[in-house]
Amino acid sequence: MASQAADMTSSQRIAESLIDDISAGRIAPGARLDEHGLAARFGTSRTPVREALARLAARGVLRSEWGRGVFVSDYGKEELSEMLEAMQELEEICSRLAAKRLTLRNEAAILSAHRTCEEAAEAGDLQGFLKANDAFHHAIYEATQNRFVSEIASEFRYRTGPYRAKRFRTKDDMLDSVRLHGSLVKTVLGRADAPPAETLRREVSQKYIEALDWA
Amino acid sequence: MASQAADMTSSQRIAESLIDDISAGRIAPGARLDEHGLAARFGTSRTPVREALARLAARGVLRSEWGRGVFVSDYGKEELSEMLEAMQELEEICSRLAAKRLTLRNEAAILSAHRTCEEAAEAGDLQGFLKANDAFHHAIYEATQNRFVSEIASEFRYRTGPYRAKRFRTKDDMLDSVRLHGSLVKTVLGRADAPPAETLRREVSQKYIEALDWA
DNA sequence: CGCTTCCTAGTTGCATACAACTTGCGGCTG
DNA sequence: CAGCCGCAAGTTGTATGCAACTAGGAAGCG
Repeated sequence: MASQAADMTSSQRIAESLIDDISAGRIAPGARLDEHGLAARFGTSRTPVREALARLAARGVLRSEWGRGVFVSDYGKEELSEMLEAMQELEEICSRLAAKRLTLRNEAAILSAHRTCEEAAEAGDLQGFLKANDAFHHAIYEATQNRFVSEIASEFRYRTGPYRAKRFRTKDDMLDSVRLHGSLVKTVLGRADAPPAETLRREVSQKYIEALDWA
Repeated sequence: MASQAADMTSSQRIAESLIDDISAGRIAPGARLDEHGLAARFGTSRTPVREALARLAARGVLRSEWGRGVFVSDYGKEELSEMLEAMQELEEICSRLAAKRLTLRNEAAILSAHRTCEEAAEAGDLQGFLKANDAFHHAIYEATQNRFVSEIASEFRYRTGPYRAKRFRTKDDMLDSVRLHGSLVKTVLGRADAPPAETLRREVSQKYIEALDWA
């Protein structure tokens, strides 16, 4: 996910690494990020760490309280509900635009990711599934041929990451998701001009609302 | 626009000030931001300046090139077109959600901003118009009752700011915008459940596409 | 015994100093 | 005279040190 180019600045490396850890749920929402510890962990001084934290805070992934430190953004049930709504709207835009402008390359990428997702789900491989799941959605985002829409949707995916990560526990959860992906694929690849995500929206909504229970 | 609370950290003050200047067009797209100069201007050292720049770069307002400095994001015709599309989609979402959940308080805020906008336009007061224009749209964003949707739309407003700022030159431009606002107000305040922004989309689209000529 | 107050440890926020990189120009060479 | 090499100035990126603020707890007082 994070392309670790060699000529990257330290703060960028740190930011990428942190956002990976956070969106994958390895750092829990609400956790405090210690600058000293991070500096030690990445083998740098506090300065690039602080820049990385500032970056992530600006993107909404972290929330900084003056003199107390920075914390991984944690959301209550209400906020999660709003996030969900926003994400639904974004996904609907993406699927609509993708259906309109899909290229063969996009189609291949989507199908490939879908298949990988399916295999990982059937194998019960959670890590592989999450990775493929992200790849699948990003493939759809890219198919919009609109870098800003894609960017926004990706951003939101990062922010909702820690909560989605908890959602997939059993094999059935993953298979459910794959089924959803299936209908999404059919809609997008069908290149339908009519509002496609109507049914999808309800399904997704229902699933995610249920997933809010643990919040 | 930028609430200059006294207990703000320096980097936050700097970031706010910069984003104000940029979105208002006082700092042109493509311009390079010199850390020394900014530090001198704000009476601080380079450290908080760098943090502020990192924040804005993460939000997409600035673009930093390694070893060369940070620049105000400038977009070509193609990118502007994509940005426009994204903004249309966002505005449509906002107007739909706002129409669904509008409170009396929101309604008052929207109408008030609309009136201020109208007055400024008729008086030919460009600065006042831009300010009221922002207030108007933000009032609609807030009416969505969804802080994330509102946040995203606001972010995009900042990023498109420098380009919109150039768009309003004559009194007629402002009056056109006010007319558009009028139809938007009617739609939103009508609390229509049906997709409201269909006509609006075409109008806005047309206007903005024309505005892309100078790019 | 409970509340207030002060102190101390530990954190963040900022300033300064240094290192690494980019770039433009001047001189050298073919 | 054209092209390349190297150097120097100026920039960004990083490290370190200091100041300001926030907890948390212990001591003192009512």
